[in-house]
Amino acid sequence: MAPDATLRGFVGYGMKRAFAVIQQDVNACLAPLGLRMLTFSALVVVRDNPGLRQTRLAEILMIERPNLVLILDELEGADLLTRTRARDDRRAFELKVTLQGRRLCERAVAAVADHDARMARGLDDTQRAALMAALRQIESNGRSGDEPVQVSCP
Amino acid sequence: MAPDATLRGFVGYGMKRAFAVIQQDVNACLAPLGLRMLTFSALVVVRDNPGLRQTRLAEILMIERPNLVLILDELEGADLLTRTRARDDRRAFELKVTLQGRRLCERAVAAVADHDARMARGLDDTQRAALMAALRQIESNGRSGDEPVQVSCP
DNA sequence: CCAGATCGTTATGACTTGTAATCAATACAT
DNA sequence: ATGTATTGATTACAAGTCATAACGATCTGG
Repeated sequence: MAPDATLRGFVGYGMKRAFAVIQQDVNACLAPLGLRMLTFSALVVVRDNPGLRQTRLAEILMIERPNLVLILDELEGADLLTRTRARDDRRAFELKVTLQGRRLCERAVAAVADHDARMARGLDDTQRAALMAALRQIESNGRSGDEPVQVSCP
Repeated sequence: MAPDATLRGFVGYGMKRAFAVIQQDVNACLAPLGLRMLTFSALVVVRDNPGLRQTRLAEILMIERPNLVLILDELEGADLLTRTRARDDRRAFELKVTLQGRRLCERAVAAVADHDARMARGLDDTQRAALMAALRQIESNGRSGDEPVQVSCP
């Protein structure tokens, strides 16, 4: 009997352990490029959505605005993206990746794709698709019950 | 097109988001019992393995020994478990849950089972089993490549 | 024009995590 | 047996992630 057999019965426990593995690997994979998981995510989203503003990017990545500031400082400091004042709203910044950022982003996406394939080794396409669908289902289950959880936890 | 379409192509991204949802919910669910995810995990494992020692518990939970100390301090302070010196090795502590701890553990396991079912809502038994199998596969993929990652991240 | 809301930022604190160093006790090799 | 190295638990510390409150600048609506 595994010492953590009870916990193994929960999806959340398996998720924590699997995610810990992924997080460690992806960061090890991105470090040589000077990126972290969060800066990578931000870089990719900005690349795919030029002109995006910070508040919207924070929403997309599900992080708080103050936390995004440091991430963007890091990316801007490495000349990977730019903050330019928006014409129509001089409070806001429009985010765009630089040429350098675009080149690094391509390499990073390739590296992460490699990492992701390694993490999913042993799963065929169907299983992988089922996994991703299940993850989205869980995410949406959480979002739906955003209000006071209030469920029976006697 | 979703603004994070590129990231959505990665298992790791879906995992991060799903796990964030789970973590928030499980902690909200355990808070009324005075537990957190980590103290809950430790409590359950000790209950299922009376006499366990700290180093071994840290291994099982995949956390560092120093981090376990605070978790156990919390549980011991709440009179949920005891640290008693081992007969055969007076450096080590043997961990056991108290009667109070056993009672709380039962309620906590029920609460977490409830939470887990809520998170997995929309997945049938087959899908849930497939999810857990996939998570274990990923975990073991990570463990196998523990040594220098050294894979092609050009 | 003014009150209120919004955008980015700063400051701050809680929490999780990892590493290095320490102390006591054990194990081992000679 | 004796000194050295190892191990168990702890402490101290640093880094990273995350949330909240508060601020100045700017926009919006009446």
